[in-house]
Amino acid sequence: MVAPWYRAALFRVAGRRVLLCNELHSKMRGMALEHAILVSLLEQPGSGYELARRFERSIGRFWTATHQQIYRVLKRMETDGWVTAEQIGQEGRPDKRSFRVAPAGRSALTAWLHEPVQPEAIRHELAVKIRGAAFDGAAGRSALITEVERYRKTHQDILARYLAGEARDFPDPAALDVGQSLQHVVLRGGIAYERMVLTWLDDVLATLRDLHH
Amino acid sequence: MVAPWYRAALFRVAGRRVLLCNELHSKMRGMALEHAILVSLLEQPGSGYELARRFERSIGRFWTATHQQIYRVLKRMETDGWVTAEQIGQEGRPDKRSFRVAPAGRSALTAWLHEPVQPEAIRHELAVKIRGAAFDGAAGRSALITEVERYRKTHQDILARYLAGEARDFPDPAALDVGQSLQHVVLRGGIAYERMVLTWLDDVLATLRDLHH
DNA sequence: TCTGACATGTAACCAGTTACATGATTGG
DNA sequence: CCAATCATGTAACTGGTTACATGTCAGA
Repeated sequence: MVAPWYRAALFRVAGRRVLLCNELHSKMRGMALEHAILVSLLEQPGSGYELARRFERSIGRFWTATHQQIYRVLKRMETDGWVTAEQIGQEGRPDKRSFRVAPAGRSALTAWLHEPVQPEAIRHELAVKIRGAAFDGAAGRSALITEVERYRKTHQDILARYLAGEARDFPDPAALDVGQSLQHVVLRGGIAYERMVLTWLDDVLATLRDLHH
Repeated sequence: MVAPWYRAALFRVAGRRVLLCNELHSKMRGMALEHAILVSLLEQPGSGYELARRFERSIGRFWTATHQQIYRVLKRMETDGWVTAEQIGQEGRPDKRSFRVAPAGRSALTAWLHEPVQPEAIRHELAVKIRGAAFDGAAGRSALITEVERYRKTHQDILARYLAGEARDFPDPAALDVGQSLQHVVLRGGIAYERMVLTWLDDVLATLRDLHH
């Protein structure tokens, strides 16, 4: 079995099957952290630390990153000329290096934006655990109910945070500029996702309780 | 910035901050492919090739894996005694090695099932591209509309496949055993996800067209 | 005096991806 | 004869995680 796009590059040359992936697909690599950082820095220049906090909040819901990785990628982007740093001395706080996007970074982002969107790779551990619960006995499934309830609370908190953020940042949806409109529609995606998860978790809980008689 | 659980392990010892992660968290590593394979093999023993096809269909929606990785992990699981292989000679087809879960694998799975569910790491490239479209001009956003429409079709196809699979595999939801009930609720999660995505993509398209005047 | 927020890293490791490889059989 | 399906790999790479490290200042 091969991934769909991979299979598409299967050829036969003089009776032998060959793959010509580097020529055909070298430009089709999905995103790495770089592009998310570029978008974030275009919205607002900032330090590695500030980026890390943004990844905890807004962007991080669609692309996670730890501070360690952000600093490493930022360094590479700097040597590649995608971003430039400016040392900012602060009083009462450590100095910081504020990054902004350089022309080379902007064109790298534009190139990436025009590539086709890669299908999302979903990794949902809970779904695997639910199927695994079939092999864990009634006691295991009862423990899973407790765990799903806990897990549901975390998603309820996330939804509450999103809704509070929406009320705060987009109080008047009619009066938004382009960037804000796009940020708002992405946030609405997060809200829709969390609502869907909560509804599904209720379905999961009902199913597990039903199995329990 | 550190991940939440990481921060929780920050201590101060004799004025110095230290992390005691290996003691506290060594058992809290999330899932790797192993556990998804164990669940799949418990549901039905099979070869690496068969597993790869299952990952393309049902399980793969929640945990992707290529055949290369499956073979590698399967080998490790075999040397660890988590699975055992049986050589099966077939006529008209290559031989295959059919794997089934060994007691050690089953207890490894049980241990994992009782660990708390890790929060999902969502990676949604499209969301980043939508925010990036603010820096790509009107022409770029117009191209994005076309791309989102294409992308929407792929999700429509996935939903159609899910619904067909549901009608085929769960025609009578009242007469299911435990394993089937759990498989069904996971499939319903996939269906809910796809419906949510389609609704959101309509919202995205309306927003992009609105920006276009 | 201790905690928490601010601020920036290094190094080892590992999970997963990409590229490449081979060989048999069935069916159009 | 070609394509598709069945069947199983190796090797290089890279993105991301985990563990560990250091220092300042504000405020309880």
